[in-house]
Amino acid sequence: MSIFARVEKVTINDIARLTGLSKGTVDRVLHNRGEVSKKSYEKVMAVIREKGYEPNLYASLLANKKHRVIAIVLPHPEPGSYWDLAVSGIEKATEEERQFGIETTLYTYDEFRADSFREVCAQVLQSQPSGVVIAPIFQYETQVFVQELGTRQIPYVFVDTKLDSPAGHLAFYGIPTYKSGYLCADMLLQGEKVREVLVVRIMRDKERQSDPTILRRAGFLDYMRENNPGCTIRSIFVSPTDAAATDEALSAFFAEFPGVRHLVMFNSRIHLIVPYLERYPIPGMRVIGFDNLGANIKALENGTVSMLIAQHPEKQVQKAIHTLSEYMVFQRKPEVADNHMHMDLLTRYNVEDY
Amino acid sequence: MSIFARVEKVTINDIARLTGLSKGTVDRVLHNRGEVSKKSYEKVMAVIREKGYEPNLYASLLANKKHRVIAIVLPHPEPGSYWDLAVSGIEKATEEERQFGIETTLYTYDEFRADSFREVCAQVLQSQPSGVVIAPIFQYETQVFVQELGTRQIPYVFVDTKLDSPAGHLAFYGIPTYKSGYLCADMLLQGEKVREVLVVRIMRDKERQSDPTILRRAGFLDYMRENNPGCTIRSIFVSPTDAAATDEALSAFFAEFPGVRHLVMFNSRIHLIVPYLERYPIPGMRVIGFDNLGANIKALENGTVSMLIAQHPEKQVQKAIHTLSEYMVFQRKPEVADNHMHMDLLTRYNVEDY
DNA sequence: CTAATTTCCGTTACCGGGCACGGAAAAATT
DNA sequence: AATTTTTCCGTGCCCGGTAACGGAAATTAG
Repeated sequence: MSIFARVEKVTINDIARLTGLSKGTVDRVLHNRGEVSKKSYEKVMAVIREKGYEPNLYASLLANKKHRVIAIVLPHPEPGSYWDLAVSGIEKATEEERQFGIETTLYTYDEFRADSFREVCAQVLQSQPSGVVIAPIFQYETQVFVQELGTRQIPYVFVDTKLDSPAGHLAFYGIPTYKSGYLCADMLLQGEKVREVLVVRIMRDKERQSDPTILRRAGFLDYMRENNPGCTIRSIFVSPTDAAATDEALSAFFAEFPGVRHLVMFNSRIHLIVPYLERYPIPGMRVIGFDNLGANIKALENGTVSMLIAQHPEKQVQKAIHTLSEYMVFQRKPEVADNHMHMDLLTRYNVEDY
Repeated sequence: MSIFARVEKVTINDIARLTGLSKGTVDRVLHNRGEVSKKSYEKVMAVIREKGYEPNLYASLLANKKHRVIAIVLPHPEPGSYWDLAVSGIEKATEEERQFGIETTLYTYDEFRADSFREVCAQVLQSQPSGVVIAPIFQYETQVFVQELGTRQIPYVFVDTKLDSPAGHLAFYGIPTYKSGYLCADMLLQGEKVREVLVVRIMRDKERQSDPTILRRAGFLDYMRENNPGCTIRSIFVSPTDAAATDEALSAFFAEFPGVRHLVMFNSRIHLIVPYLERYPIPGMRVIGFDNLGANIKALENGTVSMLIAQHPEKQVQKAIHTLSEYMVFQRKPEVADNHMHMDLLTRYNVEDY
């Protein structure tokens, strides 16, 4: 049986009494507001050093009545999409942090247009937030943005991806993307030797693949090279919007390579190929995708998708907001800045409980 | 771009002004402290309904200065054991809730002795806690205990297991144990048809198997019956303390059934058989166990154990404490009482990040 | 040696709620 | 009708910190 004990607090009044000064003066010392003689200053500091002083947060916040705003910068959350998941995390965190006088404002940009991102960044700066959460898709533009945040002393946290360059970010929440590809390969093969694998990719990726997708693919390929070298990895490209074209591409592929029984996608869009697979079921097909989108989970429950590797953007954003809040309210920094969060393996038997 | 706006707060003084009463009376209404005429009561309630009132947390906590204690009742956390994991969750939650004037006291009992549990319960009652977290190993004794808590109006939360009988618990945090056995079977077979499986059990279980283990085994067996009916399931019993005897038992088993390549344990002690498997490695052996104990994780990283199904008791306890705190401080009940938490699938490729 | 500044510090009124105390008004008792 | 009891409500102080205000003491200027 062990006890986690309480510590008795020293108040500003105690200090005033002990120094023979008034609490007004003590407050001036504590906040470096000047108008204090050297002698008085030293007297106060001596007591603080000896007794230790921690301000009462409630009293402080009560007297202060500050409203701080956290700006959150994400790609547009299209309904049912990856970034849409993040929104629920924002809502939850907003709810939780409101008690500390913290509000959130969501700014979203087009993840395919850097100018859209720049514009939003300008808006954020103008709004003078007390803290910022950023999902940095555009490396260079983000670099510029956070530099400005740095000079303005505004703390910021990255989610999903982080900047390569050493940055002054308060924290980062994301998953180890490269490793997620590795993991994906391991889950796909299940220890077997496999001769052919199909990687389905998104049309747009041909032009501008997103960093996470590239990294993940690299992890996947490295695993293959190391553990299943004889395997042929075939790719096809499908459209994120044109379902008919997607079906056609899949149909053409399986006409040519009917023996393929292993399929993966490295983005969150595995649900795109589900209609085809449900129309033309292939016995023994193992399908692995990423992220807990509603459509993906449904396919998992149906058995069309075998496994999802989920990174839970909602939790990442929630943690990011919480970290900023803790920092702004309590001046507490996270123990470690760069937090690789857990990758959840979801199967039909453990999705239900998230 | 969407905004989560702030709502202007209605204070107790606003209500007093609007009703023409004093804040003392308003306060009496808010806390149901009586001594208020029906007319005044209705006036206040009407304004509250219309304007909505949320008490200012800081002011409340500042004025209150209450110290409430949450008692936590668990089996002894032997170092490196399952319950030891829970302790880290207690520490974290204690840290988090301290700001609300909440302290925790841990009471532990011998999970194999009901009298030990009873004794601890008596201690808890005597300490007059404001809330209780219980891991109920002994059904009957727990029943008696929570009944007393009920009459004393002390809220309580279950972790790990919950009582069968309909109880007045504030919440429950655990995993769906039956389903965890099902999941375990699915992960063990990986879609293959398997002819033989070894289930390693703990000696003590022979006499008094714990509920979770029984349920989990039932889930496992049901999956086997449904999906892999031809399979022979063999059991051996090992000692939790006598390593030599364990090795001997395993050695005898594999001498008799050298073809077995699938092994599971339904408790958290898969680490017990690791030394044997590392001394006499069996190629292609698939080993699945439960829970993220340090020793289990090490074996997972080494590759001796293929997969762990983790239920993260630390998170369960943390949530339990948080729920109690929210209830005691804000009078907020959880949306759903019975929370089945996620079962994490851990492999060597995703353990690192928990 | 006065008058005008500075420097420094105490006083005081919040912030929003909690709650003890005491007293006015209403109801019950004699 | 006078008194006691009960019901109901307002006042005022406290929690710990913040900060404006104004005034005494120390300095400087004239």
